[in-house]
Amino acid sequence: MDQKSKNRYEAQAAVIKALAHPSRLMMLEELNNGKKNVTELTKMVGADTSTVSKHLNVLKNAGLVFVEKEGTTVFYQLRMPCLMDFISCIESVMEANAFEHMETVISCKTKTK
Amino acid sequence: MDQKSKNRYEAQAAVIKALAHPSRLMMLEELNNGKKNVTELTKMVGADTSTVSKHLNVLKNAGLVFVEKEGTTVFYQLRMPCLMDFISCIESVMEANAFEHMETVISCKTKTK
DNA sequence: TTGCTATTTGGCTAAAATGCCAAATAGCAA
DNA sequence: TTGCTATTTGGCATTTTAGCCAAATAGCAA
Repeated sequence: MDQKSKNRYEAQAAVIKALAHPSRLMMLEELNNGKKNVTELTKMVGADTSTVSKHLNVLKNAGLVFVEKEGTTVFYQLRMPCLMDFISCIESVMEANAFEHMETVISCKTKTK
Repeated sequence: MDQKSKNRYEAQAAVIKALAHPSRLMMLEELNNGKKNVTELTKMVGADTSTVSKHLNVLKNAGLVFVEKEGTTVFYQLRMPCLMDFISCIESVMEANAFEHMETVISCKTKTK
């Protein structure tokens, strides 16, 4: 594995890591419906404002959102056109998992009959 | 935000978290070319066998791979048909970031002329 | 059994991520 | 200025991750 490839995987992982948090996913999906300010996102997430602010900073650093200031309020906007495809992919994995789990349960029931 | 939605975001985040590591991404992309055993993956990643084994366990628990034992060797196989679409999405974000960074540099140069 | 290879598990340390509170900063209006 | 709202930053405690080594487990062959 050459260094160039390693760097690429690290860069990919860095972006994915920014996506790997329930609150951040929640906010991104919300931003898919249009820009929102920190106060609105804070209410939605239900955490401390400072916590939400830091989450948004993580998203910004990963390049997943961009920022627009209007006076004292800060609006965040989605900058990831493929978000819903991304989520769909994850959901498909989850569905497959659920299906397999179901299969396992059925198979156990059958065997113990 | 209702509990049901929160649970969904947590479940999504759990899967994404499993994807958010350079070595795990590396292994998944490798598995896209066919099944591999732990020794092969270990050589590729260049870490301790135990480390790789634990990474593979993370992937298995997330439902991203499945396992097939043959005697004493264990083969892992990809169980995520959308992997390459997923990666493409991340790459598109990275490209946008690179482009924006380039723009910024150019704009700085222009301003300081 | 003994030895060898393949893989996992336990344990431990170091690093990173989370989330809260308090405080700082910024814009705006009375 | 003072007060109020919006947001970020600093600091700290807790939890989670990561990665190594050593040891355990498993299959197989001499």
